[in-house]
Amino acid sequence: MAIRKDGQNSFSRTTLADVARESGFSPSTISIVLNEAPISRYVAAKTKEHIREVAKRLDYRPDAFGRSLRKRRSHTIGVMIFDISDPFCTLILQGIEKSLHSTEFLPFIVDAHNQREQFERYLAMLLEYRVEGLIVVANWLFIDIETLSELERHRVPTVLVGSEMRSGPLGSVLVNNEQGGYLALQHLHSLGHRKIAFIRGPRQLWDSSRRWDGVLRFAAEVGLKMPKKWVVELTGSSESNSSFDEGRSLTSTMLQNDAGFTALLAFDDLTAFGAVRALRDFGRSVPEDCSVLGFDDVPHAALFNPSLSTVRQPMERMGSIAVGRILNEIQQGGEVAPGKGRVDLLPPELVQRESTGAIHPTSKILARKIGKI
Amino acid sequence: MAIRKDGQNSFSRTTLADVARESGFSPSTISIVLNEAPISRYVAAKTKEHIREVAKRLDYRPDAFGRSLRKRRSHTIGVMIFDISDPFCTLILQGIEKSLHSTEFLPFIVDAHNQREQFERYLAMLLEYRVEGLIVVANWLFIDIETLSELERHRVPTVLVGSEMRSGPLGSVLVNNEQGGYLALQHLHSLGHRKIAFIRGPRQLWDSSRRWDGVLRFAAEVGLKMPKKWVVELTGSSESNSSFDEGRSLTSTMLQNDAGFTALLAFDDLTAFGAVRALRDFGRSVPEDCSVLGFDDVPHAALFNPSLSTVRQPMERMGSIAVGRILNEIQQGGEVAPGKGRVDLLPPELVQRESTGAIHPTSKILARKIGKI
DNA sequence: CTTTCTTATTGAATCGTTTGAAAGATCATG
DNA sequence: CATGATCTTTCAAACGATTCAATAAGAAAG
Repeated sequence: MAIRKDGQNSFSRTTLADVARESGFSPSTISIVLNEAPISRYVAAKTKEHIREVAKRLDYRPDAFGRSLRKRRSHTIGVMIFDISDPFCTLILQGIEKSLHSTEFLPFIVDAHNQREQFERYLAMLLEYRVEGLIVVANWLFIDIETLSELERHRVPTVLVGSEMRSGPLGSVLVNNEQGGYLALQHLHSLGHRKIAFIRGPRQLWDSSRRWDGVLRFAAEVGLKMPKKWVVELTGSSESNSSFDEGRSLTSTMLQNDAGFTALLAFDDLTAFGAVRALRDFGRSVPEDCSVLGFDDVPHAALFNPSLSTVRQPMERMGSIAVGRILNEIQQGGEVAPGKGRVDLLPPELVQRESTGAIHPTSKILARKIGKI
Repeated sequence: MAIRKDGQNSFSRTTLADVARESGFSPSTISIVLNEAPISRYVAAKTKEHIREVAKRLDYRPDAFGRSLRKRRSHTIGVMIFDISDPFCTLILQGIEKSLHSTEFLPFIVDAHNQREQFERYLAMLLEYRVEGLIVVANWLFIDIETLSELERHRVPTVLVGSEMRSGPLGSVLVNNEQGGYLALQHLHSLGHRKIAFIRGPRQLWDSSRRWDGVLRFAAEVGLKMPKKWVVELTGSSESNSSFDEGRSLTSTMLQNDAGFTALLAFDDLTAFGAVRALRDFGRSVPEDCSVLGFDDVPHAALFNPSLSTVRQPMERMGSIAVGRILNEIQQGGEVAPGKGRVDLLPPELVQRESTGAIHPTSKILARKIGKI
């Protein structure tokens, strides 16, 4: 379309050579000035000014490919998300982005949609783009040892966020699930609940057993009985709202078997939403007739009706810690970093909202009975 | 660390030259074979096989920078998200990713965090990475004409998703807001509601007036009265959950002034969640005492308690249509594409769930009065 | 007047890949 | 046996930037 006065077709963008020609200096000088390289100290102030002016006028933008090729650096960090529609991932992602913002790195985000095939395809692409570090945000861990050892081979500093590998050399950053489970049950217990139903996480998920360990630890400490009829387990399909649906149907089933529990501890917030729905369908209101406690503290937990009490994972912080560790490893220059394979366990935090409340055995049940008479 | 048998430090990855040396053929041949270029037809089958074997053995991966530099193509589409934590954006993003998956393009996703400064910084970076197309997912439009004309200058095919520019040459893909507004009010009206409160979108947002136009059109058709006391407006802060908070407080205020409305039409789902909360705090239950209708159909709308009736935007489809248009423009090769500046308006769909219901003036109000006596 | 130092700028090689042109074979055709 | 035609492979020049080593001019020092 438009032809510039130098006769060049404007579709080919302005290059360093263009600026050189236009300003009368060599490409070397232009590069040195625009990058404020150390030797630019010796470039005459007038020259600098002139070059900058010309560069601006021609709207010069250095080409990332030429630059990265020469410098052998991409200035990007790969971020592999397992499922970007999971609000859990979203917040971690925000933490990552915010921390990366003040650095020279650009996040290269891809979403595996919970599919291994995509995971591998995107991984290959990230490697072709020579990402200097890799953050894997795994809400729901389907990758196994094999895939992981593959990650290891690439000699790209890698950190796993939100999930832990049982073994292996990969570092990870996640919440202390054991402690979270402990806190959760402690909360319900402290409100007076003794008949508690549980929806455990899926068996395949390593984190879910850690969480359950915490629950068991507290139960043992106070001698709480946990009848089998009130302990159920998610299957762990990777579909989007499956934990809501499963939470709902599992709760429904439990209610039909023996509705005598006064509190329910769900594996995560979505499961808890499902449980609340089932309870309501059954005619029981939350928290008056049954308390419900979630896990994660996704953004909508506070907006829910009733707002959901939950155990918060410090998701943004997890993201920024992951970035910190990656940056560290990069600076080590590929040497065996000191903290490699380390696991950062962050403390969870109990957030009490409306969905849990103290049990009022006398007053409430009495009031009911009277009402019925 | 590990030293390969060819004596090279394994930190420098295998390059085309490595494969050439190892296989005994020239780099040209390697490139031709691995890319299955047209001339590879003439390469002996045995050679091909051998080269492929060696490439695999050395775990050769073509360097994206070298390649893109030479081919002058990046094979990436920039995706600028205004706020990735907004579930509205998330779904559009999924649509984009899914459509891009079957193509040769990789999405390069960045999140502007609703800040103009970030928007511009990331835009510059995307341009340095020579994205071949740009999709801007704008849930909440803060960019003005100036920034937009800047977009135009770069000669990168660009499509705006989820928002419309009042003017300007940029194409966009979005829901038919006018029709959505019409459908929304029609729904409430058909349920028998005549006293309806409205929470309009922020004034700065062009889309929100389109939506309001639709509301007014229906109101005019049926002669509905819309007293000023029941029409309020969001201010449009760009903070994360602000529309929930605003929805809540605005509803609260209306309830205190005159609680006589039997239905409420919210600008979007989050606002609706806030309204439900305010109504409940005021002692009114949804939908029995007041119906609430949202807009968007974010993923959590179905999980909410009560599940939210809303006007759905086909977000995934919006994403994939945007991709289709970008791909088209790219194929046109930078020529003035035929559909440039075109606006695709997609039909909204009313989703009835639990938060809206028919009005029962006699039965219900009567029942109350009797109860009180 | 030569030597050394500082200031100011540039030449040329390089990163890893692709690709049009060309070169060497092999083989049939007139 | 020259002349193409058909295979098979390679040469060498890009792409756009960075950077080391080199050049050149002037000033200061001996």
